[in-house]
Amino acid sequence: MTPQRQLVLDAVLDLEHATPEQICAQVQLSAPAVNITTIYRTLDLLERLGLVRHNHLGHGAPSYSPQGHEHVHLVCHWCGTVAEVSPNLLHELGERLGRDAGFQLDATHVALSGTCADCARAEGASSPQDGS
Amino acid sequence: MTPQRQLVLDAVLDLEHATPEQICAQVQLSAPAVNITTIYRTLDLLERLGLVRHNHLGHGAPSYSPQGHEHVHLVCHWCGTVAEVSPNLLHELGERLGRDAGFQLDATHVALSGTCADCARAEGASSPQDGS
DNA sequence: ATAGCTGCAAACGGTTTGCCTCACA
DNA sequence: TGTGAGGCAAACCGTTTGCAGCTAT
Repeated sequence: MTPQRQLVLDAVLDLEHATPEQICAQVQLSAPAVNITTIYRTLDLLERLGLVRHNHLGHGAPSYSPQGHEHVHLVCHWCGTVAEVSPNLLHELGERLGRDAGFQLDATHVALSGTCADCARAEGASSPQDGS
Repeated sequence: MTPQRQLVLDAVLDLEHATPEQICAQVQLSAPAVNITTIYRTLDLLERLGLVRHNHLGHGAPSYSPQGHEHVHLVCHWCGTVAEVSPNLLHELGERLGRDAGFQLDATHVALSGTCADCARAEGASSPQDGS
């Protein structure tokens, strides 16, 4: 565990849900010379060690979070806002997919896409902000 | 509706679930000069017209399919295989998210991530093929 | 004349690669 | 003294942008 690695881990624990770029910025506050390459390599390592997890909130860069802080994300593809709900909302679905398709669902890894309450209200008016 | 646009639409209808690159290749079989830029612009147009839809099967490029051929995708983040299940498996979840969070789920837009039956069997042996 | 579609090339964001150097066991 | 961690620059993939030329009104 080198200083850089510790800094990356600290940043992930600290920020919760940060992209590699954001983590890099955070690390560079205390160690400006650290390169983004190192961030990527270290995140990969920490993930294999089971210390962090990443998930996809749609389009852009993935988001890294400490292992154990799991929730299901709901992203609105009109306004881009992200909501978090409990993974056990998907428990039943997981069971069902396991039974029917032999598929072990990882509910927290990818966000569910849809339309948030606000955008549903203003429905049809405009077009999505992000290509989703 | 220009010739290029017709060719792109034909390619989508033809291929079902193709990436922009694949669509480009298909179009170029009959019109080699067509540029990938035109593919992107046209797909965007066709999508706004409601003729095609795109969905995300994980990491890479999105996949375009004809409007109406909807299913929920299950991608295995070990071996990358994609299974398709009926959207009405998620119907109940959709209802629930609508009630609880005011969120209108678009179940077909993003694939669900997890482990397929084969990889679950060989579990823990190796590491994921794709970073998911 | 004018709108707008097309092609090309260049830029972009996010990520990975190769290589060379350094530190440390 | 050799293995591997880090930095840097360059390549990479997928996508978007700016611009100029063409075509069909």
